[in-house]
Amino acid sequence: MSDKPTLYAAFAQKIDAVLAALEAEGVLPADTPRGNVSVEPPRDASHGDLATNAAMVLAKQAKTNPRALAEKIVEHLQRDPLIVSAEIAGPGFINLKLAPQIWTEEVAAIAELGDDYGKSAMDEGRRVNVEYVSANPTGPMHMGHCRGAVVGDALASLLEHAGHQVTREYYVNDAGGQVDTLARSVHLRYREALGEDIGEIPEGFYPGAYLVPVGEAAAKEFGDRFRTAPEDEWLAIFRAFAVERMMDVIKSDLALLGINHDVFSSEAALQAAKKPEAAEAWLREHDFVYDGVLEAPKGKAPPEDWEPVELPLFRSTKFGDDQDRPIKKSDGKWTYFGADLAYHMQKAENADELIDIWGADHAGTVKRIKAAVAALSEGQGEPVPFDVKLVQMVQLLRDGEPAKMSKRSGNFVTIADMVEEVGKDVVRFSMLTRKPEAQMDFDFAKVVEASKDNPVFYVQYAHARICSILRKADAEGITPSGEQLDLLTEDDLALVKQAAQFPREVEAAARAREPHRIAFYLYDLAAAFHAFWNLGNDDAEKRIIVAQNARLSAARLFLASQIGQVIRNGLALLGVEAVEEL
RNA sequence: GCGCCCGUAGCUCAGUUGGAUAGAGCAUCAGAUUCCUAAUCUGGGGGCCACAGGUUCGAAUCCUGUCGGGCGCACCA
Repeated sequence: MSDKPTLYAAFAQKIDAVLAALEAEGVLPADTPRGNVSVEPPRDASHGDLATNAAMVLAKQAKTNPRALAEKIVEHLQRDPLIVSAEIAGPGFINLKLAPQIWTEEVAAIAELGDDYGKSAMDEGRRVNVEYVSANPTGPMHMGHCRGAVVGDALASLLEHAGHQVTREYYVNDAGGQVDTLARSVHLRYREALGEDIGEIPEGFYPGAYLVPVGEAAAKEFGDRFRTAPEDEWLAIFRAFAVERMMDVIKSDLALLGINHDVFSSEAALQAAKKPEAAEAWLREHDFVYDGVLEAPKGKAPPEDWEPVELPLFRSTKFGDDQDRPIKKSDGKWTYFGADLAYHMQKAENADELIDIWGADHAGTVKRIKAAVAALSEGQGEPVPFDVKLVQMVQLLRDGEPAKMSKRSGNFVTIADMVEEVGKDVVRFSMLTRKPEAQMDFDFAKVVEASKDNPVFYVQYAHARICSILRKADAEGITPSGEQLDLLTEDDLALVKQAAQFPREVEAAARAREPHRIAFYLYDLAAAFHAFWNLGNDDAEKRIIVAQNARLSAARLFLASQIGQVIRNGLALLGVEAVEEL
């Protein structure tokens, strides 16, 4: 972990200091707000290494025009020996070119920090709980779960890189009616395993073949004790048994994707500990919960069996929801929401911030849970920041035709199938090369076919090439060395500039909670490296290993090895392997 | 009807939170391997950033409206 600000942050501070000096000189009024001032690498590298909009943003307050103010700023900046040139361009941008020394120092910094290069102390020690996947424990993981799983996992890693202390959590919904269905389905398979002919799986049971081994395991565990017993004797036992087995399946599916949660929280355990009761009592006391009658559903025709019933309702309308929401059902059991708000309270006890990753099909419930967390956490001291990241649906296709993914039909593409077919790295990278809030199509056949063209290989190839050149150098007895980095040329340093953006990208991506930015950054870095590599095809002087020039070769090998380090760090963040050969 | 998300090249998508001439990949056309891995590189063609207003030095990005697509609108989970 580096305590040093990133290179870009360091220059932002310099510019801030210049603005402070201008205030002292009276060019700018005292206490001019500088929030809009940005210091960034320009889009077009030909504009220089850094650009700032300071003059344009502050001109009005300085009662002058942008270019005139820019001249004053430039005057100060030119005194800095690390700034080779400061030029005014366009409407008042100030473009800076930095001394080569800045970049060679950055190469050394990568070498020194190694695997920690790119990590930031931005949010040092802040505890954040990221809840993701949380698929119902009624079957194996399928592709519908995949996107949220990968995005959540990469986000967790990203926040770790930004200094957060991250808890990766999975909420096990083991208390609802679906689990009864699961238990009955397993009981059926259990009877089958004991030799009974169960025929077609009837309506209302999960038909998937993945329950066959669970039934067999149950037969082994219980013998024929529950074969003809009435349901109330075995239901609870089979629930627990089935959920445990399903969670084992889910955990091993997740492991195939390289995902390992720290905490699995059980809804049943939460209810057994009376957490929802405690939350309800507090909410009633503060008038967030009252007994009332729900309005009939609007818009579409109300369900035929609709009848008004008095239920305990949470006042989510106070927080912008359309309707107050029941926390208990008429049979006295907790609704999903009722238990979920207690669950979020439990999470908030050990975290400074909560993030949930949900599928877009749950978008309608975001307002109520946010409302509940706001009400509860505010009442109990510090309000805990809470964000729900919605991951849009993946439209599953088979050869262009929409494929159903329901567990009921038992016909779905599982994550295990997918990983076996194309590998973990392709699956993860595919999910991370688009922003999560846009829908995506996922055609199993197409992805399998196109997996060779997946951008993940492009990035891995760059890394493999670097490993290859280092092996070759080793065989020739040339050792990479950072002793004479001043030998590096303009082309070499251009590559460094690209690599030097990694820490900045990590911080920006973490701030925006957008892990996909790292995937795109790595692609760009790989592209820069491939282009750099090919320079050597036209001009032997531009190769990494230059014949008859051991010292330049040593410096370039050192550089290449640090580029490899950055690619490795980025891929590690995304949970993708950095292979040494392709 | 209401809420949330999306609309950028023929296709799949980026776009540094409001910056300079809107970028990649695929596809297409033309080139580069006696030479560190050609799973690579260089160049060409291809755009009303869905549409219309507004905000300001400056808009693909922010606001309003319209159109189009997706998801949701139980005491389910």
